[in-house]
Amino acid sequence: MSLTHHLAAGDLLNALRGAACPSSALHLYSLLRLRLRPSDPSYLASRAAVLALKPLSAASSLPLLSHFHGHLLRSNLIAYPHVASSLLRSYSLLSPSAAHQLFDQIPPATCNIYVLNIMLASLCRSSDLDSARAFFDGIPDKEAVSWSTMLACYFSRGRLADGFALFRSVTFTTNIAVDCIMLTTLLTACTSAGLLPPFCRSVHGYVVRCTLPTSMHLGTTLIDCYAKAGHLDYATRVFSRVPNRNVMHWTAMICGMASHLRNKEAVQLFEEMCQRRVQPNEMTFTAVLSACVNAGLVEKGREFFKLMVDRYCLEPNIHHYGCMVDLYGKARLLEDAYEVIKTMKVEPNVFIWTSLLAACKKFKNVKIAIEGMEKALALEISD
DNA sequence: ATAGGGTTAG
Repeated sequence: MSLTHHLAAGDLLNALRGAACPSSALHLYSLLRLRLRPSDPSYLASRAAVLALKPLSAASSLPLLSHFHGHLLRSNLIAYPHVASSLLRSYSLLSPSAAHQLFDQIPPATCNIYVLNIMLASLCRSSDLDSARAFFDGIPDKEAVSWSTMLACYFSRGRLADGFALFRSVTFTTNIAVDCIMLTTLLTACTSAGLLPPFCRSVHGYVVRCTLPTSMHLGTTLIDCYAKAGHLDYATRVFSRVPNRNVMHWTAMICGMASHLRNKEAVQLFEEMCQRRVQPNEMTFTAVLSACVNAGLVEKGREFFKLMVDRYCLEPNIHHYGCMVDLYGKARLLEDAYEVIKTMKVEPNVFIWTSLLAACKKFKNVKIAIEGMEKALALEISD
C-alpha cells in the first residue's frame, strides 16, 4: 500500500496488467487515476481502463461490470474505441443481451472494425446462425478476424457445408490472406468430420509452402488431425519439429498414441514430458490412464493417478475415475474398482456402473454385481 | 500506444 504510493503511472499500469482479482485491479486503477496529471497523455487513462476490465470480466460479476461501465460513461473514456470494444467484450462473456444493448448505444464514430468483430463473436456464441450471418454480411470492411469468427461459428455448430462455402469465398473473392487461425478453424472442423488425410496434408503443405508462422494452436491441431487419421508417423514428425512444445502438443500426441493402442509409446511420452518439466493437465492424464487401461498396466495407472493428485494437484474428474474403474475391473481387482466408485468425489455415471458390472460379469462376482446394481438403480430414481 | 478470431477426452 505505502509502496504503491511512490509508483509512477507507468509502473502502476504494469501492476494493473498483472492484477488477477477485481478488487486489486480497481484499487490500482483508482490510484493511477489519482496520479495522472493534465500533462499526461490522455490515452493513459484509457489503457488503464482496458487493463482493469480484464479481471472484472474474469470474475464474472455483472454488478461490478456495470458499475465500472457507469464510471466509463461519466469520464467519457467510453469514447475511445478500444475502451468501448473491451467493455463490449466483457459484457458479451457475461450477458449477451447486455452486450447487445451496449452495442446499440455505441456512436458510429466509435464503432470501428474491432467493435464490430466483437459483436459478431458475441452473436456467434449466443444467437441464431442467421442473425450472426446477417450481421457479418453487414460489416463493411471485413478483416481476417471477421471471416474466421464466422467460419468458427459455422463449424462449431456442425454447419460444415456453409463453413466450406464461406472459406471458398474468402479465398476466391477477397484479397485477405488465409492465416494460421483460419487454418486451425478449418482443420478442427475437418478432423471432427472425419475428412482427414488428404485434407490435412494439403493444409500442412500450405503452411510449409507459405512459411506461415505455425502457431502453437495450429501445431496442436495438425498433430491431432494426423493422429486421428491414423498417420502417427506424420503426427510424430510434426510433433518433433515444434520448437517449444507445450502441454497441448504433448497431450495431442499422447492421445493419438493411446487411441491407436500404442500404449507403451503413450506412457513413454508421458514420462518424457514430466521429465522435461512440462506440466500435464486433466486431459493428459485421461490419455495416459486410458493407455494404461488398454495395456493392463495396473501399477503404472495407480502411480499416475497418485501423481495427478499429489504432485500436480489436479482434481480427478469423471473420465479419470472411469479409467480407474476400468483398469481395476479388467485386472479382476473388483474390490479396488468398487472402492474407487465408493470414494470418488463426483457422482458416478452410467459408464462407470456399466464398466463395473461388465467386470463383475466377466469374473463372475455376483456379490459386487448385486450391490452395484442396487446403488446404480437407487441413483437413477433419485435423479 | 491501446482492442478482436483458433487447440485436446472410446
